[in-house]
Amino acid sequence: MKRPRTLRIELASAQPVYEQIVSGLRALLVSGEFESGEQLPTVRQLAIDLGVHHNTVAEAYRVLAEEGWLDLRRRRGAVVLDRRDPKATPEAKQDFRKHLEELIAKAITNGVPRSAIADRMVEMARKLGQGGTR
Amino acid sequence: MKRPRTLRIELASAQPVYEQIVSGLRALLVSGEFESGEQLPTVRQLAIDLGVHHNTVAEAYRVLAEEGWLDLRRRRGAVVLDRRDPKATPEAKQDFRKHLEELIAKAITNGVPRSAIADRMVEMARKLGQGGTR
DNA sequence: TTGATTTGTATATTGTATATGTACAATAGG
DNA sequence: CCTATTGTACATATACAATATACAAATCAA
Repeated sequence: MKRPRTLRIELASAQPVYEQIVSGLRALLVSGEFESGEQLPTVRQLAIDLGVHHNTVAEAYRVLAEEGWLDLRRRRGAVVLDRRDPKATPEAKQDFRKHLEELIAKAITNGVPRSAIADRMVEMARKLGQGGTR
Repeated sequence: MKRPRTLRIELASAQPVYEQIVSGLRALLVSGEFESGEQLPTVRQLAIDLGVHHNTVAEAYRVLAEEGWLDLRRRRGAVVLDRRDPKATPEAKQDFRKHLEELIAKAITNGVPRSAIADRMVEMARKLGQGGTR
C-alpha cells in the first residue's frame, strides 16, 4: 500500500524552500516511508508539484545526496539508498541537545503547554525505542 | 548566586546572528535563568561581548520584546518581564510536532544513536513535568 | 551506431535579507 | 536646561535564495 508522503512547502516562510524540502524529505526517509532502491520524483516533476523551480528541488536533492540518503545521477533520477552506516559526527549529540532546548523554548513562547510538549517528546521517544534500526 | 548565562554566537553559522541571540536568550528565559525585573545588558554592551554590531543585538531584543519577554525602552535598557500569560497560538502545537520530527531526523542523519535521542527527550520531558509554571 | 529525449547540472540574473555605519530621538541625571 | 546614555531609523554593502536559460550526460528506439 502506498502512503501519501505528504510534503508541503510554505513559500511565505522565512526558511528557504530548498531547506524545507530537505527537512521534509529527510523526516520521511528516517521514518522509513521510502524503501531503498525506490525512485523519487524527478526534480522537474517535484518542482511542478510544489510550484517551485526545478533548480530549487535539485539543490535539496543535492544536500540529501551529500548526506548519503540519495544516489543522484543524470537520466536516472534520485534513488533512495540503504544508509545503515551514518558517520557519527562528534558534536552532533551536543548540537541536538541545544536545538532541542531551543525548540522547547520556542514552543513555550508560542503558548504550547509544557505538559503537551512533554507528552509529545515521550511519545516520540517510545517510537524511536521500538522502531527498527533502519 | 549568579549563574554564568553563557551565550555563544557562531558568526560562521548559516543561522543569522540575531536569530542565534534570540534562540539562546529565549532558552535562558524559559529555563528561569533571569528574574523578572532584571536588567539585560545594553545592546552596545552585549554587542561588544559577542563581537557584533549593536544593531544586530537590537534586532534580537526587538523580537523578544514582541514575544513579551522584554520591556524595551530608550535610556532604560531591556528589562525582563513576568510573562505568565502566553497567548496560545492555535497551530503552535502542530508546528512543534513537525519541527521535533525534523530535528530528530537531522540528528539521526548526523549519526546520533536513536537511543541517545530518546533518552534526552525523556529527560527533558521529566524536567518540564517537575518544573514550576513559570 | 546514431539520434532524440529525458534527466541532472552549471551559470548569470534578480530580489530579498542580514549585518553594519552613521545619524537621530528620547529620557534620566546633574 | 544641558549632557550623556540608551534604543531606533535609515541607507548601504554583501551574501544568499530562487529563477531563467542553456548545457551535458545517459538511456532508449530505430
